[in-house]
Amino acid sequence: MLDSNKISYYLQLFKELDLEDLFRLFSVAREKKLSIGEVYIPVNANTRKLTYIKEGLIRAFHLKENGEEVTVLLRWEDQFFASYDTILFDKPSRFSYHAMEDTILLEADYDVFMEVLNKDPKFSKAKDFFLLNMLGDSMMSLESFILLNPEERYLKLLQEKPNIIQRVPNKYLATLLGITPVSLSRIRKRISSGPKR
Amino acid sequence: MLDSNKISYYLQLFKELDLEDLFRLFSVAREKKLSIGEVYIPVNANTRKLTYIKEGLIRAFHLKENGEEVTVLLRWEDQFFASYDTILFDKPSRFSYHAMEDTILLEADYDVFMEVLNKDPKFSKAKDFFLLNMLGDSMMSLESFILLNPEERYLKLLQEKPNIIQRVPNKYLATLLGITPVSLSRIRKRISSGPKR
DNA sequence: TGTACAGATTAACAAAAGATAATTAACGCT
DNA sequence: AGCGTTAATTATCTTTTGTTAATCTGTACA
Repeated sequence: MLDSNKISYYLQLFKELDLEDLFRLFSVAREKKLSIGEVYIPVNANTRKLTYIKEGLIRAFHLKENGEEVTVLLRWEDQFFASYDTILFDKPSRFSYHAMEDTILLEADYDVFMEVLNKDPKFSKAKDFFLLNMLGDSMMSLESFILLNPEERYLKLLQEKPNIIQRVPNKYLATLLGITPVSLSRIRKRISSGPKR
Repeated sequence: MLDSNKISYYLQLFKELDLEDLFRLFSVAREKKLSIGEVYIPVNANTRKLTYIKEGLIRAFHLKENGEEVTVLLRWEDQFFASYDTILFDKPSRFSYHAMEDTILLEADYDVFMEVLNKDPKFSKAKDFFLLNMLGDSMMSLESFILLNPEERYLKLLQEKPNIIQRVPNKYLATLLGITPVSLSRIRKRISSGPKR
């Protein structure tokens, strides 16, 4: 399910867990492959899955009344995601999640997975780690909206994930940054012509 | 420490916990009172506390090089908070947390509290609940930056916490919304003059 | 009552972003 | 090579926001 260097990475990260523990966790997960463009979670679904991306890229978007799509989330390899409307608020998803590339996922039923994690205190630290990690991600993104302007947010995104620009069309990045594609195009021009002037 | 209706609220929320369990949790917490204006966590502190607000209002802000303050977080009664730089990233706080009103807190050492929670699986659900709640809050805020413009964000804030406007100066609300106080003032004028036109 | 101070509003102008449409670029397909 | 489709850029114009500074308002306090 996971290759050996990932496994040893996680074993090192969670010293209280051994190979058997990891195996127990992965036993409730199954692999799923998506082709580029394929919808993983459609709007209004109640998908209680926790999903790990082995390879590829998932985009979640909101469809506005006027037909425009607004990207609300991008996740790539080695990241977790879930339909947060469903998991956090117990509501049908307002968003559609789909693959931007051919993607390999490892998915588990959220409630089953949590049950396994909650049964033995030895998993507590690992669970906290992931939840706090997700919380940290989310807080950092929030912070960049408060502290940075669109141009700075774009530069920060490039810095965090340089190849994102090759993998995701700019128009999707733009709405994720809270601006329009036209505006992002102008920002890119500003940056390339006179960075610092 | 907590009044009886709060206690029965939490007992009802977490059916697997009894009064004694709650008492065990609260035994690691202590009450602290802050006067209006008092600093709770100064910049660069490494404060590993998890804090519950019984009464009052806490604001966290970032101080820019030019001396301007940018509000990054507001928490009020019945909400939890922590220095997220310290707890999530194990770094000194870039922000200062202070009381906007006379405030009564219930604070616990984060690591001790987690240890208690992690010792017995019966606390798992409660812990998940709080972490997922914080994650949900954070995701919702993030979403409003992506999906809404400043005016809509302001209206949403008013809707979520109507009395916030009486309790926090507009200039602090403005920076929390990612705009300047001048711009918020114009938005307020637009709203009051012609709501829908 | 007056004064000092902080916050809010207003004004004036520059910069950036939104909206819409036209143009250009890139890319797959036959 | 040529066609069609989609994304990206550019152009034009409107709206909003940022910036700086002035003015107004309320409030605490001497």
